[in-house]
Amino acid sequence: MAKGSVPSAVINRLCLYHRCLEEIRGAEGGKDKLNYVSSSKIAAMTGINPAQIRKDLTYFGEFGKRGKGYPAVDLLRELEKILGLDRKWSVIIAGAGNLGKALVRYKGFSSRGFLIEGIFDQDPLKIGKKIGHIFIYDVKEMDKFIRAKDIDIGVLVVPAQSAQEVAEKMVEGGIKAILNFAPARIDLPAKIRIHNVDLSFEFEELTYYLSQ
Amino acid sequence: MAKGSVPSAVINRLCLYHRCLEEIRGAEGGKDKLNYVSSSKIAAMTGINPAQIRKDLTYFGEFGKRGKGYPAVDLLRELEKILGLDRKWSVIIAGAGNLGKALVRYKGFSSRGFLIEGIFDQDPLKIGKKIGHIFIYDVKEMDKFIRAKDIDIGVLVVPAQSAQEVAEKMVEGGIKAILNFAPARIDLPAKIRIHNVDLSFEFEELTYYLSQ
DNA sequence: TAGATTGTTAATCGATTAACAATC
DNA sequence: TAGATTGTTAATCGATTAACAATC
Repeated sequence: MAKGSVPSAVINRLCLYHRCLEEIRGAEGGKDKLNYVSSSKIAAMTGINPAQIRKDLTYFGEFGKRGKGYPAVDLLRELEKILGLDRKWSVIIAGAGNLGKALVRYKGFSSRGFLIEGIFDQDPLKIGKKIGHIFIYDVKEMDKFIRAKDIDIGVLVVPAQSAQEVAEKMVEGGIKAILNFAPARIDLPAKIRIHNVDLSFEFEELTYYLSQ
Repeated sequence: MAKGSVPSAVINRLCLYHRCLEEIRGAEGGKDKLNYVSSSKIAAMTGINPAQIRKDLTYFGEFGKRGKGYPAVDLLRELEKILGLDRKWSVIIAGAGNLGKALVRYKGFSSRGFLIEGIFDQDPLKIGKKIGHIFIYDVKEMDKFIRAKDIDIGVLVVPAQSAQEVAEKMVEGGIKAILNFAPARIDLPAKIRIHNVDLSFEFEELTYYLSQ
């Protein structure tokens, strides 16, 4: 879809533009479907340089009209296509701790196309119970489950010590991408996409700036 | 402390080095206190270029010995000083939802110097209750509380619509930094440090790569 | 001394932004 | 046409990395 390789900062900003356009659509009540939005309008809303915005978009196509701007609704749809938000994704969560629980109930999921198909834990006291309407299964079943249900994304919310092991089990099942909340670096075959979300880093960066 | 301004990517990597050194200390059982660690050893563990590591460290001082490397324990302590991990920080959490609950119970806090002093919500059913051993207070009391207890860091886990308003209340109380989990951009005076952690962006970036 | 590794410079690489021709 | 705004080039800026003298 994109010409050449796209810096990951671009993808991050695309998410921002997407949210910004949703906001615009919300504000306008979806009435006037042919409204145009300019790069400088998006710039004002996001704080990103307008030239940057235009450049980011041209990685993926020419969506604008010179002299007018970008057709807002069309651009929103294009961004959804680019970001893979125009389809459903199946997700499992490994780790039925507090953070796992919070993620199951996280609104951002259901509103996008993320379907949580199951939760996995090794604690016999948790297995068989439910969080919301999602069952908790034995982590031993995880690879079979992933294969059978063709799960796309695995979310790792297990303790640091078991992160590598559980991640490998996900890969055995044929998972395509992993979002890792465990404070541990994970080594997996390069074809598996891993994103690390490290909450303690967020706090440590903050205290760095407070200490200055 | 640092000479000139330090790119935020450097601070992020410093967190990584810090964790790496903790791991080394853990592995060695704290015995041989004068062990040296070289930039290439840290590089092998973190995947960061050794020249990068040396450069990052020289923003803050000369911690190494030519021909030997860096004294591991000393460097660990220096990093803790730089990152502000050698002292206590007081924290409040605004929003007693699922994510708020998970954060209160997050182990990464207590093990570092982060003290959660209170949780704030506007739901009368929640006010007065506890999560773990931390009380939930009325969000109306928040600014008074921040001032009285000299709170350093506010964690925002409220819905997007109320994020700006609650953040402003934190600033009124004299908060120094905010960690924002609400999917909303917040405008505050420049002296307040804000970090945004946007979980839906993490997922959207992942689905971008899966779509390719 | 010989080997190792730092701190630092200089070269490279990549990302951001200003400027402007194209064009609606 | 005149005004506006894109898509794109070229200039700038900043970050990464290779190389090496200093030195343990």
